[in-house]
Amino acid sequence: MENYQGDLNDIVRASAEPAHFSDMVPQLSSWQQQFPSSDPLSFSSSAMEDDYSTNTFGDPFSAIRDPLLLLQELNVVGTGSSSTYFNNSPNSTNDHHHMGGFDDMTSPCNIFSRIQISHSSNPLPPCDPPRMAAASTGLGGHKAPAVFPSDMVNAKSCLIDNTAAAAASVPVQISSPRNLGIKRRKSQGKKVVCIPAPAAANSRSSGEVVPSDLWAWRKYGQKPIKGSPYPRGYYRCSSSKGCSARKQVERSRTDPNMLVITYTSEHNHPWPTQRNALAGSTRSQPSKPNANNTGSKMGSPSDSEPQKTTKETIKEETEMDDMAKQQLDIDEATTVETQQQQHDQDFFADLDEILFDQQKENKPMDPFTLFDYNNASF
DNA sequence: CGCATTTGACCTGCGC
DNA sequence: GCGCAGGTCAAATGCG
Repeated sequence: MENYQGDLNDIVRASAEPAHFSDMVPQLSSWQQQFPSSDPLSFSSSAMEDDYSTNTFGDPFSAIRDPLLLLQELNVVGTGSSSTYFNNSPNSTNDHHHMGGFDDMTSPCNIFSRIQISHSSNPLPPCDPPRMAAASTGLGGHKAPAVFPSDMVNAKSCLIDNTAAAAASVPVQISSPRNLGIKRRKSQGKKVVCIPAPAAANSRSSGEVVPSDLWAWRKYGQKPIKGSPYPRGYYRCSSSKGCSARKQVERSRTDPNMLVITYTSEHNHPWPTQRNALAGSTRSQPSKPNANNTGSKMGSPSDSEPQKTTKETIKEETEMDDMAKQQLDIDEATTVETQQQQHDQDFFADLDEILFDQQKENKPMDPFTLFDYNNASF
């Protein structure tokens, strides 16, 4: 619990100051003009000059701020119940129209709207509703909701920016650093991205969920994290040998449906340009779901059921006649899960493909289109 | 055979 | 300086 407090302290530092989002609105409304370059790397550096120009780690999401956050900051989205955030009704009192096409973004199923990005020296997950609520209050000159609907805060991203907080001198820090109870490495530039965990897409045998992005990542470690039931996976970029880019992937402690990805160091090479490089940043999971899911040891979630050979599987099946019915039940459940996996897998594959095609055709990136999860065709 | 993953050991930063 | 916990390394293992 002390770690939780520490996280709270880390996360609840601030939100963007007024000067930031007043700048952001025109940037968003003219998004297309902001990305005239065909160089994907410039995508991350050109758009959000205020906070995101210096340390984008080459992440395709790095320059994206959730429009919903801006809406919150502008106090144009509902402040009462969560329903107002997801209400696309024309009768809604919330003035969305001037944000041009953001109505789609209000859908809770829109993956883009749920991506949370934070620039922080504290690589901690900004996914905790109470933290968000606390962070969103007391912003100078902006009437913040007294209480954030937790599901909204969860589903709609909030960006926590320590730099912005420092610049704005917004006194939202709620506890002393000495109370953190959390150890930190030497301060280094890190960027935290919070995304909804694809059901089990790209998951491996461990059940670990690894959303694909355009980079090729190679896992080099996994550690149990104190205070969290979920381990943290450590990945380094395998697209290029000398690349020092790393990322950490873990589930949010407070919302297991959210994945917290912490990017460290920058890629020293452009996006992978070959289709091969884009295909599968991680080893694909076995196509045949294995229902034998026992024997997980916490901490080293080699929750991984060891992948069995066909021979072993057959042997087990013959020995486990009495478990046939149970197996059937498991298979049934697995089928449902597999369908969801396939859906999510298709989505990320689709996303990769779109990004790849746009890059190839030198077309400007349109993240609003890219991440319209609702309208994505699979 | 090459590459990715797993996992225990080791290293290192940080608080006390 | 010590201990804890996060981060990294590297050998073992598995898969295509």
